[in-house]
Amino acid sequence: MNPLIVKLERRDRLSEEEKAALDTIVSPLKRVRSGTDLVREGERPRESILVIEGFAGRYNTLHDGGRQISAIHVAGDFVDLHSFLLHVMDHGVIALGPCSIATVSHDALRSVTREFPHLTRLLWLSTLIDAAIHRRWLVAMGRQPSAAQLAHLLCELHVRLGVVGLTDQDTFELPLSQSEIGDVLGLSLVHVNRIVQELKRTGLISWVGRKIAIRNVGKLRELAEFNPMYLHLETESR
Amino acid sequence: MNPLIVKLERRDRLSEEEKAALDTIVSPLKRVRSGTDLVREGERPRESILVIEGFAGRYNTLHDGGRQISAIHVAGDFVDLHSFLLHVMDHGVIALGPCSIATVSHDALRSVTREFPHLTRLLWLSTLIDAAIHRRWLVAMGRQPSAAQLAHLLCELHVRLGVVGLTDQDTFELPLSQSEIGDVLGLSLVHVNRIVQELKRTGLISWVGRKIAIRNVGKLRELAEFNPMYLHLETESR
DNA sequence: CGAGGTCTTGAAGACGATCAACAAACGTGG
DNA sequence: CCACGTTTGTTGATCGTCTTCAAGACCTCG
Repeated sequence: MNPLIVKLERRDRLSEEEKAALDTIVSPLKRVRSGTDLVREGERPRESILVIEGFAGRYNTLHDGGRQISAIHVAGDFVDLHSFLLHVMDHGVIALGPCSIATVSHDALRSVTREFPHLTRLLWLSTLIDAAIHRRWLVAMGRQPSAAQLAHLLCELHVRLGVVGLTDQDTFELPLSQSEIGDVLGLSLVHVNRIVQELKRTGLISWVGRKIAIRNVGKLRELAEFNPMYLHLETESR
Repeated sequence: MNPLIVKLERRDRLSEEEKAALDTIVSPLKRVRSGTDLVREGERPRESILVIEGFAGRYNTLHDGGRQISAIHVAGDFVDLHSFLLHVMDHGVIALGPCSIATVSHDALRSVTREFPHLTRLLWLSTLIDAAIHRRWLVAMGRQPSAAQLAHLLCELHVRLGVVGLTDQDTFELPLSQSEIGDVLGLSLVHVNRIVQELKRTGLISWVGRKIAIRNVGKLRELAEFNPMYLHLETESR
């Protein structure tokens, strides 16, 4: 089951023709190992990459070697749909753990914009949701304490993974190391470690290996000031 | 001269029909005073707002009263084009200084997506550039020292204002108070004040009233690690 | 079984926040 | 045009969060 379709149908009804169109333009699956660079900064891809399984991250590197991850993508997400119109990648994309991916050529996307206005709007929508997530991360980084910021990330992933059926109650898998979490939150790995311990100690979460369980959804969301509104999960005509 | 058209033509050629279409769907100008809420969080606008003159900011408020500004918009920018597809505003928009604005109804935008695929792609593009800016801000907030972060903001505004003809050499007007700059950068106003002084003292900028002059573009960009690539200024077929 | 990655802990220090007070600039109305 | 109140900018002092450095434990996988 194509998780892109699951994700889009959560936001609006798709016609059979639209689903068929999506299925025909998506390439066969490809497996990549953890750490693979899916796209590099400065490249001009001729196709966009869709995550079918696993996690991927967009990142930038600074002169001192520091890295900032600006997005985490899960099953059903395009990691670089924007390269269709932006052309030059202004960041890299890396597989955070082993992934299955598929691709869609930019030529095919251009055809979609000519022949399927409604489907075009839904693809546009998915990039708008990416941007909404960026903004929420900015709020968390700028004005929330680090524990709330981490709590927020977990709340967000919990919901986003739930949409594509990758949660089991309040449990989900997250293959990121604490160092990678640091690169997401803009924190040092030492500090991430201490915050994780704090969230565990206060009974909000448990986190063993790559398995995370949210033990107290209400309290975690309260700490994070999490309101899923920004994920725009309503099913409406768009 | 419609600054939206100036901005889009910087990225791709517009046909006469497309320019005419844009001109017909844009409402007459409206002046608003500084501090006006252009859109409120939670609203469902039936039209999107275009800045013609002045500055506007998107923002979110936290329980403790803290505010984070996640985007600054200048002439030619839509402040909430995304509400066309997202429907519910996940943030507010405020006039940062007096503004002239115009609006475009969502019905008109939907017609554009049916009748003008290329123009649709350019409107989509403009939201993708917003997202690229969000990501660059995330990198700055997460992994750059506050002086570099402020330097980067000034470099970015310098370029973006230049695109719509609002710079005079390396000089431009910025009507934001230091407190508002703090809400952009995620810093306290006291600290912003000290960083501004540092940039002035080291001869990188001058800043008197709302007039900013970049005194040493090279050094300021070096400090900021500014690379305008993420603004996607190339004129190409999209 | 070894090696590299990951997690954990402690100690010291830096960066930026907060608190507090005052100066300067601005706008508004008398 | 001046008086006044409000917003904005400036400075000092103290405090806390998060970083850096360092070292050891644990684990996982080839």
